[in-house]
Amino acid sequence: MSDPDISSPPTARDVAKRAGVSVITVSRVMRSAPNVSPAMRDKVRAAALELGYRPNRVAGALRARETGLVAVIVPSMSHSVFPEVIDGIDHGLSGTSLRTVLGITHYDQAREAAILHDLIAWNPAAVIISGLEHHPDVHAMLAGASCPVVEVMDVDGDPIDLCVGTSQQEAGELMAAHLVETGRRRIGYVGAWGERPDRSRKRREAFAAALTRRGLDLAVHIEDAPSSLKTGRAGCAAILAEHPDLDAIHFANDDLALGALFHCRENGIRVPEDIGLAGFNGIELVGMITPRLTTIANPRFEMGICAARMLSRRLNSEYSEGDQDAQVSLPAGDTWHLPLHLSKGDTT
Amino acid sequence: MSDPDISSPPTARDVAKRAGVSVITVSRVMRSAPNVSPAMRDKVRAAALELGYRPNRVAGALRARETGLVAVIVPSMSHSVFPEVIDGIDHGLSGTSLRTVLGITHYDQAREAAILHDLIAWNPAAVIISGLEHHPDVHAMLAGASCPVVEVMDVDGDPIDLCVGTSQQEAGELMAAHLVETGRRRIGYVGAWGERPDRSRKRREAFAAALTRRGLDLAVHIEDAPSSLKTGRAGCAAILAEHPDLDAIHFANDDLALGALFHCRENGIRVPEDIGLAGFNGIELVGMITPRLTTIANPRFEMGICAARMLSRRLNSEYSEGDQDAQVSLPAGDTWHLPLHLSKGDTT
DNA sequence: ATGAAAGCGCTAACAT
DNA sequence: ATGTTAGCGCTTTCAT
Repeated sequence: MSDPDISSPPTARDVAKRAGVSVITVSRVMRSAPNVSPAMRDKVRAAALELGYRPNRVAGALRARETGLVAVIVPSMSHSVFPEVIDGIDHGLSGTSLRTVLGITHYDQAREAAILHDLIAWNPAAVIISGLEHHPDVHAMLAGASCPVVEVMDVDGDPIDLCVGTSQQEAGELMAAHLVETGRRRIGYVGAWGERPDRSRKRREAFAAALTRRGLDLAVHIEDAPSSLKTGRAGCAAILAEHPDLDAIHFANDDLALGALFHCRENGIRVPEDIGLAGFNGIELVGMITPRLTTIANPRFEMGICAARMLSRRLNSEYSEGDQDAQVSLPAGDTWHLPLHLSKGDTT
Repeated sequence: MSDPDISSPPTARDVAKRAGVSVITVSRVMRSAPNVSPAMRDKVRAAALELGYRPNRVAGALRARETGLVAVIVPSMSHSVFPEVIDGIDHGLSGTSLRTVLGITHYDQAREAAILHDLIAWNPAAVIISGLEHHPDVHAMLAGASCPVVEVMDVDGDPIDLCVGTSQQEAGELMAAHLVETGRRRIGYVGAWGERPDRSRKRREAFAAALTRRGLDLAVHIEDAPSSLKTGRAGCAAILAEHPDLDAIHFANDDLALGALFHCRENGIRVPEDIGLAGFNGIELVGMITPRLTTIANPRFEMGICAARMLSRRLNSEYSEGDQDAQVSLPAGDTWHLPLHLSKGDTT
C-alpha cells in the first residue's frame, strides 16, 4: 500500500493502471467528456482520488491546443485604476475556466513588446491589453495573434479586434462644457509624467479643442513626475505661478486634483471661490472628502467585466462552464462604448 | 516564396527545414544553449526571423518540466494593498524569465482552494500566497507542492516554506504603546467585514493584549461591510454611539480611519482633542491630508520585492537571466521579518 | 559541435 | 461505451 513513486506526481497512466482502464478513459472522466458510463466514472474517480491525481494542464494544453490563459497587459499597478480593471476582468471570467496571466509594462513600450512576445508564446486563449495606441511591434503582434484581442480603456481609434472603453473625446468635451457653463473662463490643465498613457493626452487635446470652440484658451502644464498627490500639489503650484489669474484647473486624474486641493487649502486659496478644481476617474475618495471633488466617473470595474464578457461570448464554445449563457445586454458590435458621467462636486 | 502554412504558426521543424539543420539545433539556438557554432547560430536565427518563429512555451514547458510561471494568490484587488505587493513581485521578478499568473480569492476559502488547485495543475515554478492561515485543503496542497511556496504579509505563525512579511503582534503592540504613551485611556477598535483577512484579527488581539498588560480595556466594533471610507464612517459612528466616552479609536486599516476622520469632521468631533484616530497600512494619502493620520507603515511593495528575491535565490540555477547575482542583503533564513514603523500624524 | 531517437502527459481521431 | 494509435512541439539522452 505504498505510493508507487514518491518523487513525481501521478499521471493519467498511473490512474488507468490502478483502475484497470485505459488512459483515454481517465482523460474522459477527468474532463467530464461524454460517453462514459457511470460505473466507469466512479471507478476512475476513486482511483484518481486515492492517488491524488491532478491532470497536468500543460500537457492538456499542448495536445488540445488551448491553454485557457488570458494575457492581461496593463501599464501600472501603482494607482487604483488598473487593479480595478483587473478585478473586473477576474469577476467577468469567474464561471469560466479562463485564468489571468499578468504583464505590467510600467509604461515602457519596449517592455510591453517583450511581455507580449513572451505571453503570446504561451498560446493564450485571449489577450486583453490597455489602450489603443501601441508600438508598431506590439500592434503587429496583436494583429497577427491567433486569438481574440480586447483593447480596454479607450474607444477613440481603430481597434484591432474587440474593444471596450470610454471616449477621451467625450471626457474632454464633458469637462469643458461643465467648466464653461459654470462660468469659468481662464482655464488651466495639469498633467503628469509626459502624459502617459496616451489617452490622457487625447483627453487634454479634446478638452483644449472644446474650449477653443467656445473661444477660450487653455494654459497647459505637464509635470515630469508620475501621478501622485505630491505631483498634483507641485503641478498646481507651478501652473499658478505662471498663470496666477486662472479661475479653474482640470487635472489629468483625481490624484493630481486632490494634491492640488491640499495645496490650495494650505495656501489660503479658496475652492471653488478663487479657483475651480476638477479631476478624472471618480475614485471613491473624491466623493468622501470635503469639499467633494468634481470629476468624471470612469467605469473601470465595468470595463473589466465587459472585456471578460466579450471574450466569453467569442470563446463561448470552449470555455463556458455553467449558466454564463444567461447574459445581460451584450451589444452586438465588437466595440463597446461605455458612457462617462460628470460627477459634480463642490470644487467647481 | 509563399508561406508553407498560413493557418498555424511555424514550428521548430519548419525552421529546421528552412535552415537545413535538425530540430534540436533550432531548439539549442533558441534557448541559447551551449555547443552551437556561431555560423550555425546565425543561420538558424535568420531562418527563424524569416518565418516569424516563436518557440511554443507550452511544449517547452511540458518537455522540460518547468513552466516559469509563478502563481500569485491574493484575496482582493479592491484596495491598494495587494496591487502594491503584486507590483513589488513584478519588479523583483523582472530580469528573470518568470511570469505572474494571478488568482483572486475575494476572501473566499473555497475559491482559494479551487484557484490553487487549478494553478498547481500548471506545474508552476513557485507559489506566492497571501497570509499564513489557510483552509486545511489549501495547506495540504501547499505543503505537498513540488515547488517553492512563499507566504507573504504575515510572519506570526508557522510558514510552510518561505515567508516574508511583518508581525501583526508587533503592529498591535506598537499602536497600543503609542496610544497609551500619548495619554489615551478609553480605547476602541473598529474592524470590518468579519475581520478578513485573519491578520487583522491577529493585530486586534495583539492590540487588546498589549492594552490589558497596561491595565486597559478595549471596546471592539466590527462592521459587516468590506473596508471602505464609507464603512469607516459607519463604524466610527457606531462605536461612538455605544461608547461615547472613547478617547481614541484604532482602525483595522487606513481606509476605515479616513472614513472616521470625515465622520468626526462633519459631526464637530475634534481630532485629536476630543478623540484620537489611528489606522494601519500607511497609504500615501494619510500623509497628505490635514490632519495627517497616525498609522503604521506596512512595507507592501518591499514584501513583494522580497518574495521575488527569495524565489530568485531558491530557483537561481534555472531562471536567472543577467546580473541578478549582485543581490543585496538577503537574509539567510527562510523567513524574512520586515520592520514596521509607527507613523505619527496629527490625529493622536 | 551536431544529430537521431525517444518521450514529456495528455487528447483528437479513428476503430471496435 | 471503451480502446488503440498517433502525435501536439519541444527538449532530454545518448550517439557520433
